[in-house]
Amino acid sequence: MANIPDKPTLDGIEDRWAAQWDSDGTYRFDASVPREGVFSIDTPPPTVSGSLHMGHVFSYTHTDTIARYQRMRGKAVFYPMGWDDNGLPTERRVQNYYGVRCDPSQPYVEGFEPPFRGDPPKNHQAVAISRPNFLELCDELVEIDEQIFEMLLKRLGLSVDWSLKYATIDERSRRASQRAFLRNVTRGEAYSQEAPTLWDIDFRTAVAQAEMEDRERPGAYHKIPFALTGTNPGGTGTIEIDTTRPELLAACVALVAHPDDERYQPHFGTTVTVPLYGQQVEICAHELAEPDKGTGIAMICTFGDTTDVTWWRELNLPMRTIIGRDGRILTEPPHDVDVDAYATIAGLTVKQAQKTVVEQLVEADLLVGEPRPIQHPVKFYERGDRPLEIVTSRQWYIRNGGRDADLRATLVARGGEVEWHPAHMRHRYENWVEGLNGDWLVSRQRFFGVPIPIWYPLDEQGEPTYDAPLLPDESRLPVDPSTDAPDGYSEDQRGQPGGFVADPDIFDTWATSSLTPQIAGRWEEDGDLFERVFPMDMRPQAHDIIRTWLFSTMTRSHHEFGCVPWAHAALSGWILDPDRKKMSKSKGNVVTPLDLFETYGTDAVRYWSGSGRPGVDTAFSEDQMKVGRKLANKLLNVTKFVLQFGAPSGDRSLDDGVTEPIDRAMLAKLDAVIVEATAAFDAYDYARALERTEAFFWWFCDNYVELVKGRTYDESRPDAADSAKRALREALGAMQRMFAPILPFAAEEAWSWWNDSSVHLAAWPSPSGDGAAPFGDPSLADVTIEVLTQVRRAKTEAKRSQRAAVESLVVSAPPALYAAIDAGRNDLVDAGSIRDLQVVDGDTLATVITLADDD
RNA sequence: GGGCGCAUAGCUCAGUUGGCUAGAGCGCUUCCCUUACAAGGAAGAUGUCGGGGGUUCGAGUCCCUCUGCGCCCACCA
Repeated sequence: MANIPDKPTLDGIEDRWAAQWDSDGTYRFDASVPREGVFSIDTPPPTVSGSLHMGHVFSYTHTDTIARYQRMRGKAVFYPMGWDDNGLPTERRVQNYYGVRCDPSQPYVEGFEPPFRGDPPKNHQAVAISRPNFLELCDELVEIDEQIFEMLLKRLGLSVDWSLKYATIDERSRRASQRAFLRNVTRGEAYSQEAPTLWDIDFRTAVAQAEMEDRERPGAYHKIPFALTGTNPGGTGTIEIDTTRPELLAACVALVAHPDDERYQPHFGTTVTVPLYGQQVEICAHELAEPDKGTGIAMICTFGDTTDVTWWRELNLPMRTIIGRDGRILTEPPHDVDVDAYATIAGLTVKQAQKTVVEQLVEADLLVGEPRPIQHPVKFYERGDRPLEIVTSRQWYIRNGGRDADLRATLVARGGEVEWHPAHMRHRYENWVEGLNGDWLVSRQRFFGVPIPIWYPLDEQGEPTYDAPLLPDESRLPVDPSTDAPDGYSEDQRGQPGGFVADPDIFDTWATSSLTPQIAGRWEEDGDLFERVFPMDMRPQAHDIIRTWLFSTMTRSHHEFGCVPWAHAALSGWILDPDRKKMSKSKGNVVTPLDLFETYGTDAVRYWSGSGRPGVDTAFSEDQMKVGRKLANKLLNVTKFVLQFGAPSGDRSLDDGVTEPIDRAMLAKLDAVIVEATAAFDAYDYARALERTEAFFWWFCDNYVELVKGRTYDESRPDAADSAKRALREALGAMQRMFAPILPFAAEEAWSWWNDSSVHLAAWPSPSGDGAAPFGDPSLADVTIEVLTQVRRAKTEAKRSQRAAVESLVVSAPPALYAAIDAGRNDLVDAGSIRDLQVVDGDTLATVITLADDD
């Protein structure tokens, strides 16, 4: 127990208490507690790229308040931390930080030194380095970033058990990721397929539906006539189509119109000639064609957009591929396309090709009118800079209901087994699952990630047999198939006919982070632990990744365990700029969390976070942080004040020792607050708990403490003074504990002045009375305080000090209030410096106040 | 096009099963060094509860409708 400082201060308490909690192991998970005594949290592993931002502070604080509450309720809290360090963000950051790029054809260089450590100059040409060298740099940078993140999150006061740390690229995660996937493969929940896929031409990788977004981009309709062929019953002539992608004419495989469209019905089944390139394509009917769009008839290319894929598949059309994986027009023309015309665009980028084709159309008088500019949504990879193309490639998929109505319905129903906070977030989940149009693409053509643990046997011609993949035994995991050989083969058979070849790809980062409960809970590695924490109690996360992280975790858990991965999903909102726009990281001069911690104190920043209600977008507000600092400061000061009165004498119980009705009224009010705050926390509503606690706290400081402090000083009435001391300490202890989840540092500091162990391990307060036997009449104090307020008003209006004496106070009140006034009479006289107090009968509560003029 | 959310004081927001004169903080005005706190305290002003209609003894709260803002989703040539 420390001494009460003369001058309480918030300065420096973060470092002091963080170090103390670390060395005491305050937040260590007790793995011997049975499942029902555990509260387990599926912490979001932050992407370790760049710096901690306010969004992290906001949502991680929310989770931490729940963790701290549950711990105080006696639960063994399983609160791990992970780093999501594999995947594209890390690759991109490595490129930018070291000025390098990965080129798998480069040889490995022992002891490679990157050209830069830290931002290279803008004009620097990235140095091509081998994949192993690139991965070494990934590891190096990730290490640096993770240390910074850990420091910042400790400074934020998260009650994480840091011994439960993991990283999505570490060996355990790779093992879990590969094991889960292999089981998916074995059970038929994962499969590989050669198919058209959304493709980012800069990252040169396939991307999943969930990572795709629409962006409004300028484009232009080009109206182009297609010549009817001689066999056409409609005779010679042309059909005009509108397209925004004239560069894809060479990839055209058909035209399509709606089956009911009378304008085109006569032409269905006949052919037209594609301008410039000469291939003959059929005119088809399909109900996805919209008669009122463009000219009502569209050109189908392989592939311009996802509708083309649908048409291509459903109409059983041929394929004419012209766009390569680098986004350039392939050098080899597709079949039946005019070789000379094609040669003029071969090798060009899509943009260049469009320009060339339009010029050629104009020259050949094949463009009807001018191109008409429009704004239209174009599909982008969410991290990408150029529109997605569609290329055909072999990829791995995990079934997620996108092609199977039964599975889809099952996964939608799983959403109903989770309790959502706030409840309406469930709609987003259902909305997404019901809108899926394909399985989950998990393979990526990248470098830094978990390798797909698969090989393919090579036949006598050296061709891979994709439908008979070679799977490693689980005991070998993790494997890297690019350096490990499959069972029954030796390394010198790699790439040889009759030998094997490795799957060259890695998993998308979500394929691993969808297993965070399994990774953190050491699935299949520590069965005892896993039993105690899974399914987890809580999944905290932001609402924008319901379609990715939440849904993918649900899918994996459903496949592997046939259950939901957690009981509760707690969604936090966005941080908005003070002008209510979504806060953007790109704004250079955004304040950093560390600056705010130092300016206002961590508790103040947490207070702002804790005021943001679950799931609600919240404006960034330094004003709120100032209020939080005031609150934390007040907590220290009122603690000092209450404690300095000393402990009440004797060893009486609360019920026995709190004799004054005013004191019992205060404790009865406190009871109601405890009940409300407890219910709010049980419902994951930290903000409501904070608000109730805070409102009571200010009332307590401004009114109750002011009212009873005279009596507490009064040595002539020891029983009455003791009653106040007991009540003050009871309330103080309860409030310190109720603030502890939000203001862990200030609460611990204040608590430490009169307790030996941490407030964060103290029991959550419970009411002094209960419904059947309330501790007191909570309204009793209100009358006295109303009169006190009127006295204060009189002094303020007279521009006198609050200390000024009142010569006489006449209170008129209905007889029903006499008892209440009587109960507070002595306290009122003390607090108001009242020399003479009379109570007379009246219809309503009113006062006549005469100030003394002798001070 | 489908779905969800929001709209209360100048600002940020409470207002939980419908119930007395609609609340808090910030900001603003006035006053006060008072033995916890001047990084403090006391007091004050400020509202067509987005519009309209309905149910009810009674609606910020429930129902319908309109408007505005935001978000999510969708196969927009």
